[in-house]
Amino acid sequence: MDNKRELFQIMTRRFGLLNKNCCTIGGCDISPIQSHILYEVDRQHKPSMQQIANTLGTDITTFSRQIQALIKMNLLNKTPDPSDRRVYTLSLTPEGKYVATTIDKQMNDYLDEAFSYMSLADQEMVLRSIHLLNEAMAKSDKCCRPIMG
Amino acid sequence: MDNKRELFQIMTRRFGLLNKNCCTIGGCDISPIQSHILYEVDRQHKPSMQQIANTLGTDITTFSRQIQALIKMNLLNKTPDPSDRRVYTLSLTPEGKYVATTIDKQMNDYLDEAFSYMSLADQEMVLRSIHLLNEAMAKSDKCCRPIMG
DNA sequence: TTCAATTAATTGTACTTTGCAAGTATTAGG
DNA sequence: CCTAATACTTGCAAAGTACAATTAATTGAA
Repeated sequence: MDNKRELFQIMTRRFGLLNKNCCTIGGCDISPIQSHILYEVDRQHKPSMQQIANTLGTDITTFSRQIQALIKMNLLNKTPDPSDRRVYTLSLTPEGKYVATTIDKQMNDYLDEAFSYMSLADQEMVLRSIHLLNEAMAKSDKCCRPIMG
Repeated sequence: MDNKRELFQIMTRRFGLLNKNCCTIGGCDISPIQSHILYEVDRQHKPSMQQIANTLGTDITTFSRQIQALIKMNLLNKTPDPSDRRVYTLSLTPEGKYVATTIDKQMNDYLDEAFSYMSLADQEMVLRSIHLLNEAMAKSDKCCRPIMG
């Protein structure tokens, strides 16, 4: 129980695999990165491209091309911000919303299944723990930041 | 507290970023995947290539090339298995061991820093929780498996 | 007001990563 | 033996990545 890194390494590997294998909806294959993008666009209110790219820690040039791909797949809208014409705000198309919702549901189903192997009390504890962990990591400035020095 | 996926999405993103930014030792840059490989080779006893590739869920062809890169960087040894000449077993060179140990230390330092924002009781709880979670995911057959249907 | 500095986003280019298909070599099983 | 299965490698093409440079718009200080 002493080596934190071991615990986290294995946990994050499992979720990486989960992300990898959870993203074929209808005809289209969604890569993990694209899934993350859809997720964040759904969560944030009319985000700009920079905003999402920073959140996800991707280079803006790579991000720009990912956005182009998602627009071509008809999952995303890019609209010029009237108050600052350098900025484009992102939003989900109805199809994009559907895909995002479906992925969300799939992920939750998978997680529910995994959680079913724990007692209710443990389930509670685990969720509370991850919540605490996320808060702690948000406070940290050396570790786990969207943008690192 | 209801949406599991949200909690996990954010947590895993942070650790993804941590992995991304934690791997420059001495002269050489280690990619997250390579760091995972070194970690697993260190952990398992004289593993074969297939073994590690399966553990990490990477295609064996991609994996083969990653191994070549790590050998070129002098971090890994690939020795033929005398009992089955199709098989190669992997082991760390002294340099590889050093790199693996250093990454481990860095990761633990980062995690310790994040944990320092929690009470000792919470730290305990979080570690216990992740442990439970890993066990639950290992039991699951739909979710989070090294190899998925 | 004006113009240099900053910011948001895109494009050119080059490099890396990835995985399928195909191939080699070895072992296992009928 | 000889077919099937396994471990690993290489060819190739597609996708992802990021640095450098560019465009366009905004900010701010002289």
